Amino acid sequence: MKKLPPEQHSATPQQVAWRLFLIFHAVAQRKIDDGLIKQNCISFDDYDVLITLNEAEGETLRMSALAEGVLLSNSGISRRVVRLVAQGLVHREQCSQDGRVFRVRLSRKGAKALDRAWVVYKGLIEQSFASLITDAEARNLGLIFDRVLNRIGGEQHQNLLKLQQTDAPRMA
Amino acid sequence: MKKLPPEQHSATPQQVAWRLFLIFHAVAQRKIDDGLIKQNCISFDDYDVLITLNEAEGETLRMSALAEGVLLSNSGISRRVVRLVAQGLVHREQCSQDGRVFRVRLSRKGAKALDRAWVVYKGLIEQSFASLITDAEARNLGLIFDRVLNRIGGEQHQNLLKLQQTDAPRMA
DNA sequence: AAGATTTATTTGCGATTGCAACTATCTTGA
DNA sequence: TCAAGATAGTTGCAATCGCAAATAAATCTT
Repeated sequence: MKKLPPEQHSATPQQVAWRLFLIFHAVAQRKIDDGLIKQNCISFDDYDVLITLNEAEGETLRMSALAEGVLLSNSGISRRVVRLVAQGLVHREQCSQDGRVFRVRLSRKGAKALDRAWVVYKGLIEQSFASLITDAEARNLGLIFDRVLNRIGGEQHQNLLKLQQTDAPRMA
Repeated sequence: MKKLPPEQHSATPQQVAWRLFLIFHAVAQRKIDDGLIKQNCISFDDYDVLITLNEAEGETLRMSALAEGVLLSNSGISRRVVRLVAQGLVHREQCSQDGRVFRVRLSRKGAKALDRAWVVYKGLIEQSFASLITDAEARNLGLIFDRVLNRIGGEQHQNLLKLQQTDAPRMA
C-alpha cells in the first residue's frame, strides 16, 4: 500500500488520544494481571466478579445480572461461576420462587480473597496510573469518561455507572 | 463481607477515573469489534497486525517484532500470521541472511482490506469517542496517556509510542 | 571445527471465551 | 388446563491465547 503524502494523513487529536488510550489500556492491564498473580491473589477477572457481588444488594446476584455486571456472556459467567464455586469463593443456590434462576453469593472465603486482592490491586493502580496524574487530571478524566459512557452506553450500562462512586474500582 | 462505614471507603479521584476508564474501554472495544464484523471488515485484532506492518519500514517485520508491536506472545503471533497468510492478507518469507527469522509483509490484498477497515474503523471511533469530546479534551487526554505510558512503559514501549502521530490509530 | 549456548520461531497443552443449540422452568391464552 | 411460547441457565463446539517444551539455525568456545 502506497503511503499517501503526510499532509493528507494528519491524525485528529481524538485519533491520537484513542490510540494512546488503547496502548495504555493494554500495558496497564497486563501489569495489573501479572501483579495480582505474582502476589498470589485471585485473577483480575475473578476480582471483577467478586467485587460486583460485593457491591450488589445483599451480596448476591442471579447469573444473568452478574454476567451483565462483568460484561461477560451468559455461557462465560456460567462456567466462571462453576470455577469460583469449586474454589469456594462463592455459593450458588437455586431460587425457590423461580426454579430457573440461580443466585450467586459471595462466600466468607470469597470476601477474604477480595479484601486481600483489593489491597494489592489498589497498589497496582497507584503504581501504574494514580501516582502519575494529579487530582485535577483524574477528576477531568472521570468527567470525560462518564460523559462519553453515558452517551454511548445509553440505558444499557446505567447499572454499571451507578456504582462509579463506590470505593473499590471494578474492571469493566 | 461487612461493608465498612462509607467514610472509610471514599474513592480517590484516580480510582474513580480508573474504574470509568475500564468500563469505557470494554464498552467501546465491544462496539468497535462488532461494528467491524457487521460491516464485513477484518477483525480488530487483524487490523492491528496489518496496520503495524503498514507503518513498519518497508511494510515488513520479523515475527518477534510484530508480536511486540501488537502486544501478543510469540506463539500468539505465530498462529495469527498463519491465519493471515491463509487469507492472503500477508506474505511470510524466510530471511536469506538468517535462516531463523521470518519476515511478514503486507500483501496487496491485505493493504486493500486495511484501507477498507480503516474507513469503517474511523467512523466507529468517531461514533464511540471522537465526536463526544472536544479537541482540547482530546489533546489533554493524549498528553496524559503519553506521559503515563512513558513512565510505566519505560523503554519497553518506545517503539509503540514512536508511532503515535501516525494517521491510523492502532489498537494496543 | 565439534560441542555447547543462544536466539527465532513453532507446537503441545490446558484454559477461557462466545455463539448457537439444548434443557428446564415458568407464563400465557384459548 | 394444557399446549405454545418465553425465559434462565448450561453445554457442545470451534476459536484464540499464553506458557513451556520442542525445533532449527546461528554463534561462541576452546
